[in-house]
Amino acid sequence: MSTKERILDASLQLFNEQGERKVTTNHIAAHLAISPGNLYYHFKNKQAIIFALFERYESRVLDILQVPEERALQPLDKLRYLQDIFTGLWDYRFMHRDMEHLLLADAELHARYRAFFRLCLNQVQQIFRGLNAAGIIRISEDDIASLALNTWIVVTSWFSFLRCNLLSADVDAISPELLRGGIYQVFTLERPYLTDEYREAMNQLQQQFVPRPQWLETEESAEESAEKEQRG
Amino acid sequence: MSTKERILDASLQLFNEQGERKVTTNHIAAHLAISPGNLYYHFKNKQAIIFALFERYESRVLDILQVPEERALQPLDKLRYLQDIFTGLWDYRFMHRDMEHLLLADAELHARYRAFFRLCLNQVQQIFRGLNAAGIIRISEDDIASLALNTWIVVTSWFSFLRCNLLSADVDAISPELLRGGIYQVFTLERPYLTDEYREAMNQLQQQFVPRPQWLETEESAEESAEKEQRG
DNA sequence: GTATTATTAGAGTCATTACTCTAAAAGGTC
DNA sequence: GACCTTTTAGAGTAATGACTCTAATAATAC
Repeated sequence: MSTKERILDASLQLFNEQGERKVTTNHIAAHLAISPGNLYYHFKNKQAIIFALFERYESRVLDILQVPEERALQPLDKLRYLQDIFTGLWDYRFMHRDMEHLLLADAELHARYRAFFRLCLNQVQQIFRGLNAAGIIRISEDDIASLALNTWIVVTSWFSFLRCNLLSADVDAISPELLRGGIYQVFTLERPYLTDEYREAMNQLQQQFVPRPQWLETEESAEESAEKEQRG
Repeated sequence: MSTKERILDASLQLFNEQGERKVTTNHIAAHLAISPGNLYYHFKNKQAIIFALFERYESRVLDILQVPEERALQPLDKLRYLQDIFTGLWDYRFMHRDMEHLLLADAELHARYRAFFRLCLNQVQQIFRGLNAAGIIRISEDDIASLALNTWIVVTSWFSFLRCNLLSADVDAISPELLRGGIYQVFTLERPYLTDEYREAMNQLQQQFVPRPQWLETEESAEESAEKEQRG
């Protein structure tokens, strides 16, 4: 693997684990046992590393959000979209964490992100139109716009929400397991629009993602439920 | 006004305008034409300033979220809740911007915030129960929990969303005017649960907040619509 | 082998920023 | 006015972190 790629991989890992703000270029170099000079030979600055990671993230997300043209959407498509998107979000979870600061520091990235957002919103709306056409939900065009935006906000804010509200202040407390609650929340957003025909089926899908709401636990209740799990 | 209060006010103003990350304690002192030493005489460190501002924010929000016990909720209560909360969010908009970092840097604040969040979530659920009891919405207990959480996420993420997706990278582009879109989005979250009896009335309320979706404009369309407004 | 280019090391720089320290001024009390 | 406490000034410190510079080494071409 080329040094350039190794730098990107290491940066992604460290950014995800500790947040972009806390990871210095010197840390990245030390982690790879290369010199700072070497790192700056491959990337002109820290922003360039972030930009390259964004490009990876962007293409991954846009791939996921494709709508099949040759066939109607099915309930399981919905599930796949959610799982893939949240997994992508997990793999690049540093991104939406410091997004505001990243964009403020890099006008080019900001423009790119805005375009990316508009594309995503369009695709999400297309998915809802697809679900509507397939008779899975029944929703007006106006509501589609609002619902797509609410979906975007909940999805992109999910990990921020967790990091702020989980019991432990430990960053490592965030795990892929916690994706489930996010998926559950997005299911809820659309639930009111389900048609009678599909309501049962979709609700059953959603049931797989009922979270143990760790953000509601107090210090004491957390200990209790941990004990219960040990006993059970 | 005491120096302590002046420091808090100036900090709030600068944090809101530029973000906590960019405002140094030296900036705050310079803004007030006092010495750094003076600032540190009143607050032991930067975190202490932030903590004090959080206490202001917290009591303001908890005041707003009270549910009247002596009477049933009315459609206009809903409106008031949203307007007051979003105004509070505006006045302390730096808070949810760098929340993750603030909490990571201050374990005491983190614990306090978690408790605050749980209180808020409870109050929001109480409000939904009130609207349910008043026959304005029809919703199950399970859905109340999910809806309250989605509402929390959309509300607290609204300004982050705007800052990331507005056309201009200029921070000052954010204005109280942009609250409207957030209020509209939250109305949408509950719309599916409205009873036949109140649907019309609530939809009319929501109509006051239809935003011009500036986050969808491209560079060109922004110019066009600006021209239109000038002509009109 | 030699010339050229691509890659790497690592010491060092420069700006930033949270915070400290000492001493002076202001305010209050008797 | 003397004494004490509170408040303020402002120079200074120590750590940090993004980035630079020079020279050495590896790779490639001919």
